[in-house]
Parts: sequence; C-alpha cells; structure tokens
Amino acid sequence: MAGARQLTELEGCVLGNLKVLGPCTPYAIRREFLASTTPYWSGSAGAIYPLVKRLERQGLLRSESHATGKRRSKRLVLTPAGQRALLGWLRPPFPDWVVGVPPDPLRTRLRFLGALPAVEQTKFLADAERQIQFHLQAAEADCEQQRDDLYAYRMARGAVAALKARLEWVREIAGDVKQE
Amino acid sequence: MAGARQLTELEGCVLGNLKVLGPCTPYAIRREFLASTTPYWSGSAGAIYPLVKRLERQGLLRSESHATGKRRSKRLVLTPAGQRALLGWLRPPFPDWVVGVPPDPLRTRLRFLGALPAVEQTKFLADAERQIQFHLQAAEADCEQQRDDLYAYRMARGAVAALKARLEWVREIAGDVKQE
DNA sequence: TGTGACATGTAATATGTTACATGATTGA
DNA sequence: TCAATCATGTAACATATTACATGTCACA
Repeated sequence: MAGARQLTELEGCVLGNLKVLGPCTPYAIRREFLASTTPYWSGSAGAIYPLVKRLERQGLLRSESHATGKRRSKRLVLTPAGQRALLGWLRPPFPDWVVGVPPDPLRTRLRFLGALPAVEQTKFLADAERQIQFHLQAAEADCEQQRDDLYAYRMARGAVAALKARLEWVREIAGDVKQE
Repeated sequence: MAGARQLTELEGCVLGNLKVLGPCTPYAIRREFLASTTPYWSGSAGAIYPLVKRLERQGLLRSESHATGKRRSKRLVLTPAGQRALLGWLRPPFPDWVVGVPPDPLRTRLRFLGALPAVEQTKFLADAERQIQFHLQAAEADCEQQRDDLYAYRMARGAVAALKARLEWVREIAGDVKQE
C-alpha cells in the first residue's frame, strides 16, 4: 500500500468518466473530452492513451482485451484502488485553487486592456460581449439536451451561470468605458 | 519580419505586466504572479526566468544590466516588436477557448458527484459552499484594496462576480440534493 | 473500390512545476 | 551575527499538444 499520490486533474476526470460510463474503451472516454463544451482539454490521443497506460501500471484500472471481430479493442475497468484514488481526488478538503477564484483567459486579457488605445478598448469589449452571448446561447441549448442526465445537466447549468456572470461583468465595464 | 507566432498565456501576461509596470526587473514581474489572488500560475522561478530569456532571444524585450550596489540586476524593457506581440495576443478576434465556458476545477469535480455516497454528497456541497464564501469575502476585501488601480479593480470585481455565480449555483444543487 | 470515420498508439516538442544552488541585503 | 527575505538562475521531471503512423470498418 505505497503510492496513493494525488491524481492530476486529467487523471481524475478519466477515472471519473470510467466510473460514470462503466467499463468502456479508452476511446469512449476520449470522446467525452472531444465532445465537451469546455475546451480546456483537447482530448488528444497523445494525452489519453499514455495516461491510461500510466494508471494501469499503478493498478488504478485494469484493461481486458475485448476484441470485436478483427478489431483490437480494450475494455477498461476501474479497480478498487482506482475507486479509492477517485474518491481521494473528488472529496473535500479542497485545495484553495479548486474552490478559489477560477481561472478565466478573458479576465486575464482584460487586466491589460489599458495597453490598447481607447477606440480598440471599446471594440474589445463589444466583441467580447457579442461572443460571450453566442456561447451563452450554446450553453443554454446544451442545457436542454442534457435534461436526461442529472449530473451533466447541473454541469451545463454551471456553465450557463459562469457565462452569465461574465457577460454582466463585461457589460458593466463597457458602460464605464463609454462614460469616459 | 518572420516569427510573430502567437504568445502563450503566460508570455502574454509577462509582456502585459511589463507594459503596465513599465521597465522593471524579472522579479518585479514575478511578484505580480506570486501576489495574484488567482492561483493558476505559481510564478515559479523555473517558469519566469527561462521565459524571459526566450522573449529576449525573440526580440520582444530587451534587458539592460542595471546594477544597484553590488547586486546583479536586470531591467527589462518592452521593444516595439514586443508591443506588437502583446497587442496581437490581447486584441480580438478571440479564440473560442478564451470567450467560451471558462474552466473551473470545482465544476469538474461536481460532474462526478454521483461517485460519492449520498451522505458525502451533502458534505461535499456544504464544504464547497463554505469555502467559496470564504474566498468570496477575500475577493471582496481585495476589491476594496484595489480602488486606486482601475484595471486591477475591475479584475477583482470579475473575481467576485465569478465566485458569486458559483456560490449561487452550488446552493441550488445543494437544495436539489436535500430534497431527495 | 475507395473515402472517411473509428480506434489505438508513438515521437517530437513545448512548457510549467518542484527542488536546488548561489549570493546580496535587511533587520533583530 | 544570524536568519529571513530578496533576486537570479539551473536541473530533473511530469505532462499536455501537435503531427504522424497504422489498421479496421461502414457505406456509397
């Protein structure tokens, strides 16, 4: 019983998906990332397959070769140790960076808005507003489609909430800038 | 006029800080990251110093040796090419991942809440709520302290908005779970 | 019969993290 | 004078990205 190091975010997600989906192929997990509306991870093959191998070496999952026809295929299964690792990643206490101010690449850029000439500042904010609105609509549509999966639905609601808050915030700044 | 590749997020931040602070030492920039309320980048020496070297090689900044007393010291200066690179990073059009649903490690975890037994789900949500509230208070205090720097103040407001939205969202879910 | 999606993987590359090393300066 | 902090840097390491390689399957 050595190891038991903390999982990385991506590892946690992979184990979490394996738990939610039940035994499945690496590609099935990969598809979850590819289809995700949050584009933080690309779900690239170069990330998933080596990661799965890593977890297997550490005994957090087992792979049964499960050939269908002539096609080589694996079926991944979560082990008890994998279960424990997943819970350890998931459960409180949360590190500060998990519950604290979440990262936001647009907020990052807005920090340096002063580097742009005044005209471009207005354009920056107008463009941002328009595009957030676009993504908000997409998130709301996604919400409707997830009505059958309670947890996925809550995620979608969270995405909507985050985008709404950001939209309001950007509008407030746009108002400030126009007043000058 | 070759190069002109897009900057990474951290590179953009470093150039942005250099623009905002004016000519300064690498350490002064590093301190901005170390002091940041968003713990996304650690501001580790191993990230900043090699990055500065990289940008210097690419001609985006110049370093003048600026010894004070016996202490070796550099003063970094943004070059015209660095200015252009900064604007290219900052300005619209924004990639989808910049304006779309921002990443959030807590939301990520909530996706897999179903992996926890019911009792622990309640505790998860209660803990999350309490800790978000704590960080919200810190963000609001930070807001007050940034009143003198307009751009930093707006950032702080954005952080508050993000935390408030998340808090409300978590409370909603907690309400749902209790009803079961 | 061939084109594109499915599925698994590897290689080169980039970049951020921790940990370490070095020396200057400040203040108790 | 001793410790902590300032300030600059390097080395080992982990891990995600893009691009590539390979072969199967469905379908037009």
